Amino acid sequence: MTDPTPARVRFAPSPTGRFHIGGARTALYDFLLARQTSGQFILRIEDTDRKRFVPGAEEEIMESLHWLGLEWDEGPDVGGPFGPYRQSERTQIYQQHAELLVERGYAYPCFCSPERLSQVRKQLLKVKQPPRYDRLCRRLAPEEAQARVQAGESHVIRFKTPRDGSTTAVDLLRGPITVQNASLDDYILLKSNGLPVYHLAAIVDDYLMKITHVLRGSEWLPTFPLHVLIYQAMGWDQPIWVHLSVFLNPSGKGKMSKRHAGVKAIYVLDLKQMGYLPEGLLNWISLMGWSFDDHTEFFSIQELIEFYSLQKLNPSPAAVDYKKLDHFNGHHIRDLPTEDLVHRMRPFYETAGLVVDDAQLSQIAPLVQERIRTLEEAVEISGFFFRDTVEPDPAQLIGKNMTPAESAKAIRRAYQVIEALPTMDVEPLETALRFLADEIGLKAGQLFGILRVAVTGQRVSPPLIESMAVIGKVEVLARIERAIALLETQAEVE
RNA sequence: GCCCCCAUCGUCUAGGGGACCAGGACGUAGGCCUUUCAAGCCUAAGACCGGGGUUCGAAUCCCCGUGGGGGCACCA
Repeated sequence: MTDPTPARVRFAPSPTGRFHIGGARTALYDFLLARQTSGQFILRIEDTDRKRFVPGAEEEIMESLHWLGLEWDEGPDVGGPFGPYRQSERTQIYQQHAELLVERGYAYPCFCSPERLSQVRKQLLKVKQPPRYDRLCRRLAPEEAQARVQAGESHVIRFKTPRDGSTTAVDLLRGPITVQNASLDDYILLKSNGLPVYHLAAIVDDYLMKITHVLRGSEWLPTFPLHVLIYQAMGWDQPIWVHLSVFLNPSGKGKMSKRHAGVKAIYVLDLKQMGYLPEGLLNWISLMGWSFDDHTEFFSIQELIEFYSLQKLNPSPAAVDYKKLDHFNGHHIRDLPTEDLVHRMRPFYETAGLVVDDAQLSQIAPLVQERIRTLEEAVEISGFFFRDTVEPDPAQLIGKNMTPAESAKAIRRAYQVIEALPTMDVEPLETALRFLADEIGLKAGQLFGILRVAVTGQRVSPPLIESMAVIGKVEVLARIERAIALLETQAEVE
């Protein structure tokens, strides 16, 4: 819509931990741009750091993305014309490019030990200088350096950052960002183990994979100029750069973290388990840093694809608001066709140890649909349908402004009325019970209140009459009978 | 310490010089509806960080403060 040229965008997570909503938002924005322009959404795994590698992390990323419906066109598992898509399988490519930079005089081998490096940093910090490399090896004659490399001496490859002048990097949301080159370090490009660092790997891959738009977190802003310098050294055209703002804790203080999320989860798979819908989660996430207009808030995936626009991105940090997630999720639950809701609720009942079948669930779904915000809540509010017995709190069985004896008497009459009914059809049942209430001088609410607790075991429940119809006459009568007993026991105590 | 980014209701945001006594949403409060709870509908309270400019006119542009965030690893 905004850009007719097919975009090639990549989501490039590191398998270093669990997959959270920040990553999900970046992936969503990538996906939307690709779909909107009929381009490609690429999944690339940035696993160049062996030390931080977490087994299973890559699988969680993929599982989360699948669940969210953010399917990629190229990736480690599905392949593609620019593979491999796992950086650990592309080591040679990075080494070749690092060598190229050295040959051209844009990079140099550095033989300094990690110990010396931290020594230098400590020293600089002491005199209140930025902790950087002192560029000792940059002064080495190329021939000498080359010889030492040939001799097998351990070394890294560093970028030869210009000493003076400035570099301007252009971010789509922020415009040109200019920094003095003197404030930049001679960053390491290739580690001594031969593996690349992000700065090299990401740039090389983005170029080789013909990425048109780079969407990434704003934590890359400080090294953004370095990335531009590498592009310039390589003689490559830059992609469009978009730095997304970070998510803040609900308090608005500090970057979103597990510790501060409280009872709510920040991991996609946890949210799934809590009963959130992909639709609800995506809708919520999409609006954290992006907007469509001044009043439209509910979007389906299709609508997001249609309406998404990089121009409407907001560069300021956003605090996560779980209340809003509940709101969006509730809306999307209400939006679901009943059969779809049944299908999605089912696993939650099973997890709770309840035996359900789709026919029952189909009757219950409409009763709970407009009063739940998560699928998990469906179990809380309607578990009584599937339990053999309910355990009402005797105190709650007492009708409003009534005594236990009066309450018992009232539902004893209700028992008789229901028993005499040929069916449990909603309309005649409601008519009969309302008539009864009138006859014995009660408000419908009083009678219904007692019956509600008797039948559902809860003070709050789905609509009573409909619920009784689903439960069935035999079971309803059994539950009322038990409630009568409980009430009479109380009456005797008095 | 240095570098970079950001700044509208509690929160997410609309706003890109006059259409703004600043709009929407979540949340909050009250009401309607109602067999409970929701949902739905209505109403209310609630913000342009401060100071200088520029301009006939600034939430919108510039500068300085302040505040918040991010970064300164052979991590990404």
